[in-house]
Amino acid sequence: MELSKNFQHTEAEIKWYNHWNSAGYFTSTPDDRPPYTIVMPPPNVTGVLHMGHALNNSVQDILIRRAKMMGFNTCWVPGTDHASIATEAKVVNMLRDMGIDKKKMPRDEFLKYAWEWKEKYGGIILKQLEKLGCSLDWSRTTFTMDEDYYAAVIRVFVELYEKGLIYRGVKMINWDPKAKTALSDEEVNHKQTNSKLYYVRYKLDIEGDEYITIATVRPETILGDTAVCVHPEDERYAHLKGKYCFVPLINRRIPIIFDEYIDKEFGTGALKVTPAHDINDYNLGLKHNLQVIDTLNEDGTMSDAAQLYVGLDRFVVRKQIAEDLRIAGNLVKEEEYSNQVGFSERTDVVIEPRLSMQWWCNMQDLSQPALEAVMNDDISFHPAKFKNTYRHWMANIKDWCISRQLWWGQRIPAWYDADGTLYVANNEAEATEKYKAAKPELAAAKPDLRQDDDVLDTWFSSWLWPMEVFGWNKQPDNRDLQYYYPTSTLVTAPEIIFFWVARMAMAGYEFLGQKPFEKVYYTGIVRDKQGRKMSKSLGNSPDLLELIEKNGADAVRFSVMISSPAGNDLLFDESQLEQGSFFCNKLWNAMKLVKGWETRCADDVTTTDVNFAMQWIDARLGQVSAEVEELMKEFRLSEALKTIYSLIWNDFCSWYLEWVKPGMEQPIATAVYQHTVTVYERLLQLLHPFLPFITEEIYHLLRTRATGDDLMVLQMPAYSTPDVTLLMGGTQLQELITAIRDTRNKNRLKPKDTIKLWIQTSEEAYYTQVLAILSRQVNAEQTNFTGEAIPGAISIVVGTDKLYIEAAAATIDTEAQKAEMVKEIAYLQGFLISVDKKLGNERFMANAKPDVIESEQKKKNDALAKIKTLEESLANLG
RNA sequence: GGGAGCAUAGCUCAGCUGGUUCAGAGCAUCUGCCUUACAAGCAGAGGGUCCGCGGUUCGAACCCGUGUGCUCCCA
Repeated sequence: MELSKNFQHTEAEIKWYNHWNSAGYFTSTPDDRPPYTIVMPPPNVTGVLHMGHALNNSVQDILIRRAKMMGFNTCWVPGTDHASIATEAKVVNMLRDMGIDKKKMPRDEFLKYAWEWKEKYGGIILKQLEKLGCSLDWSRTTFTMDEDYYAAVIRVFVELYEKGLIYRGVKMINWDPKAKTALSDEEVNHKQTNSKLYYVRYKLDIEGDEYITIATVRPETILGDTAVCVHPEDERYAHLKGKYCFVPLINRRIPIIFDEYIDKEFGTGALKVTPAHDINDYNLGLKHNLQVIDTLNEDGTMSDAAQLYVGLDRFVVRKQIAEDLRIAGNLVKEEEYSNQVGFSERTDVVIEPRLSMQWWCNMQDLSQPALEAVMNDDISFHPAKFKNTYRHWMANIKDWCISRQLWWGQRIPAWYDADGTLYVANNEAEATEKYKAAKPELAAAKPDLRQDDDVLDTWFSSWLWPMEVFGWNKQPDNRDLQYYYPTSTLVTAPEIIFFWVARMAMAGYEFLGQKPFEKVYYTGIVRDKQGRKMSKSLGNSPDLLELIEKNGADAVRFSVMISSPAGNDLLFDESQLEQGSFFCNKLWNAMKLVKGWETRCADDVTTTDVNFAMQWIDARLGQVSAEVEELMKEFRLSEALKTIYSLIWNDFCSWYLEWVKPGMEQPIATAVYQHTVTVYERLLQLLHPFLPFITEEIYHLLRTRATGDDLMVLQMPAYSTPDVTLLMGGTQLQELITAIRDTRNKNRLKPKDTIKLWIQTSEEAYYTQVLAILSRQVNAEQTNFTGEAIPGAISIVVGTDKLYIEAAAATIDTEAQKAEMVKEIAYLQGFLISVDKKLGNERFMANAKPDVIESEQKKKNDALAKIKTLEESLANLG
């Protein structure tokens, strides 16, 4: 077969993905094997694949593929989140582009458009995950607004309402004036913003022309002021007890109140109080029984209650009122000021705190078992540092604002009758029943019930994800749920620890009495080379599909995995992508080399020369596979990949293949060829979870495979404990080769120049084993043992053995050799002193562990022997 | 204001339980090689005040304190 010069990733990716899929490797049904389950964090239907997804899903795919090889029945569930606010915004925009105004449209019609939009664009992101190689069980694909899922969300609402955990109430909420909806605290991002601090004086209602000056960054809220507050111990204002002042421009008479909440140092020490538009002011208002004047409309313009600027946008008014205050003589000064301002996570507009009637979920009781589970590691966090973050939030948890003034989402299952009485039920029929039961006198008449217009927060549906993807609502004891739940590992970003992780834990315990997952792996944030978070708005996120097309999915997976330990940010750099491509190339070339031997196999060639190499690589394979197992257990994926990378590139390609490589046009022993192919297969298997495509491709090129013999489902063998002597022998051989090559380089020998090698050692048996390999690797035409120094030869010391190199082409610099030996002896003597110091220290001998003492003793002996050898060699040089 | 974390080679970072198999990897740099798998490669080499200071310890990159600089999360 003709092999291409390089790995053709595009074709291979399509071929193998389809093959795995049609072979049924992605789908899972319960059986006798232990399950290994991951539910994918459902991306927003509005999303497109970006680097964050690449990292997150690569991690999940690696865990799934490895678990499959380890004998687990793996199930990885895909799906999407309806993302109420984000999707609604997209649909509104789409309609606007079509010249349609959402406001002029009935709810049903809007939802029809929204579903159309979802059908058209909602699956794109999942399709894109195929390109990355994700081994997802597509038959289980779930959407958070699927009929069953929708019903589950409604059921949960009703249950919590009946338990008294969900209630309706007027509170200060975060208002998004663009999306015109309430947001939860978690949906608000605080950003440092440059503002202006305005100092405004309010005329006092006393004799004379006296004022009190306040400082504010939001002068437009002055129109809603209902008090001015100062600290009770502030002497500057002590004389104002019981006095009043006037709000500028509108001359509302408001009291001056005293409260310890005030920071005397800030501004002038006097605070204007606007209970309708600031959470702290609101609390002050409650305490001091202040009037609440809401001066804003839902779109962020001034309301009638403001009296002035009615209908103008809040930011326009901010400028205008400053000017008007100046003209009126109330503006004392302005200064530059930097403060934290809340922005909507979805629309990125400035949030207005606003009093509003919303639905709330009491989190106090729900949070308890979820908090305990994480603190006692029943649910373990990786890395564990996020336990603190989690505890901090859970211990201070507030009620969750779950209603949104949107249409796209699960509509709140609450109905109001003509009197405004509330009926919470799973559907209208049930609500009607409740209504009739409550008001039997009206039962005969046609009930006039109106459903609440609001929908639920998206996260109020996604917190059910791990249970509802397995059909909890329809049949809580169904086989899938019994088998796959609790899921094994959740892989997600620390950003959504509160939004999602914590709430899933709460839902799991509340509705199933069980945790939703055993372990949580937090990925880092993907940043660009300058350390900035990759984001659409910055435009610094590379197009993932383009990267895959250009470099191959394997190279992309390699690049995101090689430098991202759990919880650490990933600085994405093109050079890692290169490293990934180069690695694929290396794998491909190694395959070409090995395949090239296939036709040169002969049964009558001795394996004696290379037995050592074969035994050694077996030992290394066993050793590394145990290391990888440990690393994977601890979720140290990047370490595991590095370890495998190094095993393949260094041990296998640079050492092993060179050691067993037959001479030009020479035959190779069939046994050696077979062994090499087998070792290569095992290496591919270790690597497969990380780089699935190229490994599967090479696996199939190495041998002709029966149907079903695919790397993806090849079960991991049990490796025996590696032979330590062999491993050390291999290291020693590498040291010998490197030392001789170094000497060759230093003596300006060309690769083609041959040498004669003499070895002076007490371990001839070892050398005999590796002699053939050693000779070939250093291009020695002749290798012999010797009992004494070879005059005129280059002399080097490796370990405690002396090597003599004779080369016609060499220009021997005895002085340089001597200088090097002197340097080495000096170093060893220094080292010896430090070891001796330890061994001579009574407290060390008394306190250190026996094996530490033993190893120090050995170091001492080794150093002594080496010094002796070096000194002898030095003497021989004269 | 509260919390979490980081500082190690020119760059990006590993280094888990304190001990010379511990000061390491990749990239970058230098030297030599078109060697019949791979120049996207091979063979070598150089490069460090493990942020400063103090402490604990027989022993500290690692533990404790402190200073400096930076990042993130929450309010």
